[in-house]
Amino acid sequence: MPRKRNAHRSPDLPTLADVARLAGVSEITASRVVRDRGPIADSTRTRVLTAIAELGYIPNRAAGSLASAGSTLMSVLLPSLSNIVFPDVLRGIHSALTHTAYQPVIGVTDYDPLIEERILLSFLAWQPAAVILAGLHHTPTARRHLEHGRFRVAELMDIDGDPVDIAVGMSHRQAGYETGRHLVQRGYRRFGYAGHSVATDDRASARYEGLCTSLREAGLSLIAEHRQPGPSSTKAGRESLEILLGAEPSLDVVVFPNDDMAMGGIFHCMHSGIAVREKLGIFGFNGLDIGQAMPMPLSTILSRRFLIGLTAAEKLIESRERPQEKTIINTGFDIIEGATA
Amino acid sequence: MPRKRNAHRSPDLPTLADVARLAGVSEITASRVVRDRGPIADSTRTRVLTAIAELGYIPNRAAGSLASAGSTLMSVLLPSLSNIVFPDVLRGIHSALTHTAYQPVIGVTDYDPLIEERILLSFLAWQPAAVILAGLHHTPTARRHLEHGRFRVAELMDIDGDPVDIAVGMSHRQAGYETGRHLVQRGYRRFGYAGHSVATDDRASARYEGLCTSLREAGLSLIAEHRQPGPSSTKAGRESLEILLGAEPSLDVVVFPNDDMAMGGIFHCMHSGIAVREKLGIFGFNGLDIGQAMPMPLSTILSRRFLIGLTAAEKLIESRERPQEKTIINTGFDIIEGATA
DNA sequence: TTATTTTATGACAGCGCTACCATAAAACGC
DNA sequence: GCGTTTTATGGTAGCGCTGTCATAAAATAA
Repeated sequence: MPRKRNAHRSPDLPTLADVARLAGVSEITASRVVRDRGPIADSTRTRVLTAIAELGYIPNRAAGSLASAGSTLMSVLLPSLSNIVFPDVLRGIHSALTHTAYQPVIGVTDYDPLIEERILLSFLAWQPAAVILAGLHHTPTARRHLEHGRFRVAELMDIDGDPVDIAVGMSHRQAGYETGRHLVQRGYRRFGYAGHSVATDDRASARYEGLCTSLREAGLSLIAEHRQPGPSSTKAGRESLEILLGAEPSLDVVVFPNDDMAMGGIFHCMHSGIAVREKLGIFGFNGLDIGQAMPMPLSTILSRRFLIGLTAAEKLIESRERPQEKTIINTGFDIIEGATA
Repeated sequence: MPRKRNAHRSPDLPTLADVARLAGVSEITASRVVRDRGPIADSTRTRVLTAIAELGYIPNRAAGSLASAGSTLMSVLLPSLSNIVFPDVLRGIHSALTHTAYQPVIGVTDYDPLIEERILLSFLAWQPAAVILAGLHHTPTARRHLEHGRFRVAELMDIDGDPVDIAVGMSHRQAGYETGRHLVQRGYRRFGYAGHSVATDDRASARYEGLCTSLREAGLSLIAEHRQPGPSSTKAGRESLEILLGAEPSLDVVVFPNDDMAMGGIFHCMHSGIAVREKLGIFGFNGLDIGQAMPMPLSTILSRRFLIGLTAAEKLIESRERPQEKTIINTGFDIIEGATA
């Protein structure tokens, strides 16, 4: 016995068949108008569009996706939303997708590759057109799915490694390295590092290692370091610097893993009457607006988060097919001299 | 002539039929195991799960969605991602969805109801289980779809109005009102307002009006105000205060639409040697961490962004059916006395 | 003119899954 | 022991759309 049409649906939403009937054309022709595919006579198009407007027709993307074995969804997997960095990336992605049919589906991994894998698999159930992830480090299972899937893949932020398809970002190792060179050149010798405890933030680790390398080459090293438990925040930066200076008051410069924490460092200095730059240099990473709006602009490195997201999404929608060649796009970085180091 | 199975697909992904065949059960039984529905014998479940693992089966959500006329997608429409406020809301939403099957699809409206309408319609094509929007003000078309759709609806941030289904947030009018009362009580008399030009930020407007009302009741009024062109930012706050004080140096307190801009105001004072609180009170809105990490914590109002997102998403997934009664949840706010006003 | 290409449209099956109904076997009530 | 409920499973149709192939009409070429 056939199930009553739309038996479990209410109210009865108009379908493409309703549109076709009203416009006096076949379903497939109506479909072509909706998708703007193939040759359609102007008069036909008009009739169909009128019918669509009249019925308030909304296409069913699940049906379309099933029939065509593909969707216009773009899976975006970000490590975190707490820091403005990833919302900035997301803004860039969104900006590239604004006037396209693509829609971002987002997941948050908490910097955990296993969570990333779990969310990735659940996203793949939607047959996304593309997947965006942060970093080049994934679980073997995730990597396997990324490599064999029929979708484009972009790995963001970092470019030190071998991407699946497209990588867009900068060399964090080099950023750390240049931070060290810059500060040594400015005369700083007694280096401290005030970080946080999320060890899986691969980018922060890469910058840290780059910093150590350049110090080593200059015959120097980190005299003291402290990692505050928990995630990165302004408060954590403030506390971290306080503890660091308590243990080792002789430092003349402290590098932070990002601007938020560096701002906290500056606040600690303001509170404790430590003359920033003269007595203690403070250096961050990211080049956030707020740091540059301070009376004493933060010395930091500008990362181009928005551009990274924008570029990645634009590249992804260029072609449905994954090309033979892998693409690596270096968005670079700039040292912002600022007034704090 | 029948189309070759999976003709336009490569490689051939395993389907539920493959799983069922390998496990020696019917498709529907395999489907029940995947979805954890109905009574299944333990031995059967095990066989099916083994088959799933062996084949690396990933369910096709488009097919599932089509067959069941519903999805596990949650459409999230936010005005902006530039300010940390909406990422905070998104974190809350995400947090509520973490161990559920729901997945957020996000769109950014730029505070424009027409863009909101356009994105909403494109999201409805996925038959979402729920829709989350900011504010209670939408286009008539959007409102109509929200009211007649077979999905739950949550309108976030503001509760001053008539929601479609669920509203979660606080009264921004009241927050503005309390801001005025608080500052008058602390002895401030010569009020200024340093805002930005995005007139469609309904919440900021509501707070502004609440502030004006309480000042009026106290026999006072805004002596001067300035709105910096463009969106809210720390830099805009700094510039806005500078212009405001240039036009009216006699102010003893300035209210900002949010903490970002208020921080900019403080930076202007630091730069110009104006003693904050003694010479000029500064008041913000949101209670961002960074403002509280300053040596002189920002006087502001704590809005509970994370909680708003979390509560809304939790409420939405409680039931698929929209209840008769509308729900309004007031997450409230707190005045943070701080040290700047 | 006639042959060929281009333009415009349609018939139809099937994408992979789940709602609906049916059924058989096991457990339970009295 | 016999009817009733519960548990476990399956057959089948169809969700709404689009890929494939076919076809007719119009435009172009020879």
